[in-house]
Amino acid sequence: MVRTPEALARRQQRTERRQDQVLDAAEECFRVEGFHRTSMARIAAVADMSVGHIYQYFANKDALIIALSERRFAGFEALLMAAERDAPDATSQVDAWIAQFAWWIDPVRAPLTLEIMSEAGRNPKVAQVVERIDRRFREIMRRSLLPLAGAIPPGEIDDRLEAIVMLSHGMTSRITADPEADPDRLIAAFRLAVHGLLATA
Amino acid sequence: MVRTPEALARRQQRTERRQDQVLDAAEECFRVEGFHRTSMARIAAVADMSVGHIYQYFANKDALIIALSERRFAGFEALLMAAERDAPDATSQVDAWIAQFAWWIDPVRAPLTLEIMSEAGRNPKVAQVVERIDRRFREIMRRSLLPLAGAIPPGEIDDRLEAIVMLSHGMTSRITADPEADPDRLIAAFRLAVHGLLATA
DNA sequence: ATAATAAGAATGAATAACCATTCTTTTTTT
DNA sequence: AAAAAAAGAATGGTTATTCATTCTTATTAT
Repeated sequence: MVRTPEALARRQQRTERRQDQVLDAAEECFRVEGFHRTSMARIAAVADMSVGHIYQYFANKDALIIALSERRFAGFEALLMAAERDAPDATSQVDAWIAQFAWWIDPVRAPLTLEIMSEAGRNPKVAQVVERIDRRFREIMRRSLLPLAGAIPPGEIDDRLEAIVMLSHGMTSRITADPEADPDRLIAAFRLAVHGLLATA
Repeated sequence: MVRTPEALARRQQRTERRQDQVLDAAEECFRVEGFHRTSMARIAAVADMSVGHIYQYFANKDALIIALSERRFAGFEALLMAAERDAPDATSQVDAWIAQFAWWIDPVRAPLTLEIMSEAGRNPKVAQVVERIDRRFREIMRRSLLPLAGAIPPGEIDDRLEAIVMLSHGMTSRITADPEADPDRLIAAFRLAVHGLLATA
């Protein structure tokens, strides 16, 4: 049917809109119920479309999980790169970088992140997505964080970066499992630890 | 029926054996499949007993999840307290304490721990179990770790302990989600960060 | 000591709801 | 009118939980 380029573009746009509509609904459901207690029927209801129609845009439930994992980490990466780009001066750059993690540990977002991590333990495809963002995370840290740090013994660099990665994952866990946890206090503890890890030994 | 104390004791023992049998099977299943993809039928098969019989010892699947969460954290707590008790001298005590975390991040154990954390985000009963061990963890740190630390500004103590908690959760996440992660390297990073957090500012 | 009795332990089939996915039909767009 | 989009009923399983039943063990009566 499609002949004109405009029609094709319009069609593509609609497809993307529909995909986002499904992903938004799935995100909401997964956040509340987790991957494996959420039914396709529930997602369809929240997305306000029919069950079968979801399969027009995603091959199966697993594909939905993968796509959502990718979208989550893409958001995180974009944030870190934005922080890298427009920090006003070198001294406040580390704190600007740290402040970005408010997005990361948003109590509305964190449960799904943790669910992704847990799922990665048994779903190799999800593990691959996690592995990729992990690599990117380290790259960004090396490029934009290490130059701001004190003199670190070369043999310790990997361990210090690993500790920062651990801290960022730990925040997700804490904010999800402990409803009392205050995001600002977690960021404060994170800041303290990161500054320690970036200082000369 | 039961009158004699011996018979009663024997019965109790059998009950406990059976409960452990179920919990062991459930732990194995949950580890591989997660809470909500594991069926009671599967647990029964692994435990080598009938489906219906499980319900003699646990009210439902949820009770199984709770019991397992408790058992996991009880193991962790026992370990920390053992380390506290029989460390040879003060200087090596911190490292002895850190070394205990090898149990905690055992790749066979970590996935279930992470699953528990994730489940805590939506199951209030599990959240309560997590909250309790979290409190105990901090108590133990205050009692056995802080006396070994350098002079820490009083206002920073909470943040530093929080950072250690975050690190320990982060290790679980890392070891679960990243199949390449080396437990020894994670412990090394953990040690480096903890020593930094316990040193005088 | 042995048989009869009672009670707990264990089974596995029955139930009823729910699940992911596919297929057919209807509606909307071009 | 043709094609794509959307709907929702149909399919074939799987699920947690219950229940009627049988097997084992312990106590009592003989």
